[in-house]
Amino acid sequence: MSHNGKSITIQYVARAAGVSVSTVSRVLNKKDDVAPETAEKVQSVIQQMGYVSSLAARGMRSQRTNVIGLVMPEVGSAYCFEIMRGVNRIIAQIHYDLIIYTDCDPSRESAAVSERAFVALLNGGITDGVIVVAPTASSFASSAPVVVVDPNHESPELPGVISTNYDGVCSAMNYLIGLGHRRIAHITGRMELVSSNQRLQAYKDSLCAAGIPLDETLIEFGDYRSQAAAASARKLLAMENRPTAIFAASDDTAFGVYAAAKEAGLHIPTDLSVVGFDNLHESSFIVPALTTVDQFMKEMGAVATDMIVKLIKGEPLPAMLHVIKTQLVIRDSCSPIS
Amino acid sequence: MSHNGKSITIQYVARAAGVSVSTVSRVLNKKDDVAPETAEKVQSVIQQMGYVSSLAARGMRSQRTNVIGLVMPEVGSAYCFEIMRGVNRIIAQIHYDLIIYTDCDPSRESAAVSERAFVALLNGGITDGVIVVAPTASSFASSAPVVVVDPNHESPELPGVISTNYDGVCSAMNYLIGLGHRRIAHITGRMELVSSNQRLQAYKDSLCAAGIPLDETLIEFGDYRSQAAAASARKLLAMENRPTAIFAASDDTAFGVYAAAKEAGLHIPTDLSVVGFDNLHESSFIVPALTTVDQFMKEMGAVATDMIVKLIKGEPLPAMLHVIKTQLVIRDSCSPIS
DNA sequence: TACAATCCTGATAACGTTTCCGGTATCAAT
DNA sequence: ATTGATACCGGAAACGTTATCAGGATTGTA
Repeated sequence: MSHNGKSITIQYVARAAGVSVSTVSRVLNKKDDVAPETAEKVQSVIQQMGYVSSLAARGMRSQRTNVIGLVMPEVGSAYCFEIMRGVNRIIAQIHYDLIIYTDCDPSRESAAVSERAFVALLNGGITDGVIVVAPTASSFASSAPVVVVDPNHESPELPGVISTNYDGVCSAMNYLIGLGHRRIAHITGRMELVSSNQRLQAYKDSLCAAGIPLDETLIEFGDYRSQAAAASARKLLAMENRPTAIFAASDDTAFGVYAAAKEAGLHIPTDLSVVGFDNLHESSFIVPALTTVDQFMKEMGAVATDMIVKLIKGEPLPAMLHVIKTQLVIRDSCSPIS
Repeated sequence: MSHNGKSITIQYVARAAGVSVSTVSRVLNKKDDVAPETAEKVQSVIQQMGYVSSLAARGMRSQRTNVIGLVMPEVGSAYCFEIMRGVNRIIAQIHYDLIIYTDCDPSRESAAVSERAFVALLNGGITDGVIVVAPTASSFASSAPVVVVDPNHESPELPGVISTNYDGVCSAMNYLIGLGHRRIAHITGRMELVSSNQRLQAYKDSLCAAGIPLDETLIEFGDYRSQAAAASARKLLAMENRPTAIFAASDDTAFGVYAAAKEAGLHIPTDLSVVGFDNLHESSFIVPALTTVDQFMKEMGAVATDMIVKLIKGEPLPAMLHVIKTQLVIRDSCSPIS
């Protein structure tokens, strides 16, 4: 019900059960050197009193909390939630708990805030390990292991998981080029991340391989989010020689393009072809359904969780960087050039 | 960089700065009875060593951690993320941190798991207070204050925040009825929540007030999510005398209806009108843009945060239940009956 | 000069756990 | 009957903080 101020401790349980705190602790941690009937009695008292051990105290004493932390750049992005899901799935299987820490916003000048959040989690003694998604910081001192999903461009040496961005983009670009498109624009992601760099590079290389000269004015720099993407798309679509296709660095970016196209009275895919990257859940719902590159974020989250658990247990990692294959998903947002 | 096993404690700092741990603690907590030059020296040592105090230890000793917890039923729902944002905005202003705890899934039989998560947060001594969104449990023993967003149907007495579900639905229903619809179906949300009950009741009352007889076969019970909603919508649209409009209990539910309509080859809004509830971000993006009831989730999150902070500080609440006004947002998903 | 007041600081005791160590009791074997 | 092994349990230290208390300078005042 309401809160009653004082929480019950292991001492109360011990007293009520007529045993020592040590024994209660043993029962809690399922050590086997305790008599069955004693264990049963203690258990029943625990049940009855509704006792739960203090995570703070446990974390302080034994260096294990069985909690892993997840740090995400932004609260609103579906990309993060897909990863969350993957993490959660593994977490639920093994006997861990999950704490999610979200910075307010990477675009704000909250570097101090986000740094504070990072370090609090890392050194706060509250998590056994931390998974960081698309970090703004390139490095951070830590007393606990860290795994990065989509590493920072400047710190590729941290253990992490990433998708085959380059190959994925190439397949998407080749698809567009195969449809006859030659003026293909690109709206990038956050350029401090490896993923954005790889995608941009693949975009350029694909054009080059097809013998299409690079037009720098067709490249807009974004932040993976729809709002900025819409602004970029507006600029691109207002060009007198506007592109016939846009490769968006993420599905969210593509959604921004959708919005801008709608404003401009352009119909997708007849007037404009759009390709995204991520394959978010809603990308199949939106009309027209988005052609995109699936990067299996749920799996990325799951793999990152496996890695962090291995690190926590002190087991060796098979590889510092786990690479996950991408796959082009063709839907309704592209049409051949007429 | 990588983790180095041993974390630096307040003792190291004290030794390095040539002062006692008490003094370091005083500097950390910004007590003012410390000499300026001493404080400065300690600060510099802290900076240099990269020391951060252990949340676990601090939480154990002083009963304040300056962390508030957010418990959400599900990781994938955009509804939750809107609330998150509202919470985050306030959190960032006041000097608190946020920990988000997500149950795996309310649909799984993980009552034990979710209960564990609840209580761990509540009694774990790690948070000063907890905001619970759309709880599956109707009550929970706690040593810390709790605020509920969208309370459980069986425990409306907990401090919480809710929107004017009834009025919101009435305005939506009257809009549909005004367009000439008479066969209006309803796909409900999770019926253990107050919101779903209020919405269902408003649906029934609106029909009654308009003199439209209630057809129970037009009511499908859902869980606020798109997948179940799609199944429900399939059933409804397969009826020989199918409804001309569907009032979905949430925007996610409406998205499920969109998917089912597409499968059935029905065009929205010409063949079927759809109204949602929530006004999610993507509801304005989706085609056709969804007519829905805005329940200002960001504000709900913000208000809940204000409430929990008041409770933590021991200040009185102006009201146990804070009610937030809803508003009908008319877009492109409804058309008059022909 | 003596005494009080002020300002700063250091010891030390908690907070609620887990872990280590040692100590009974039981029981079988010598 | 003594020993050794085994099974179980309790006492106490430790984890890293903060809060309380008291003490040592320094200054002000009579």
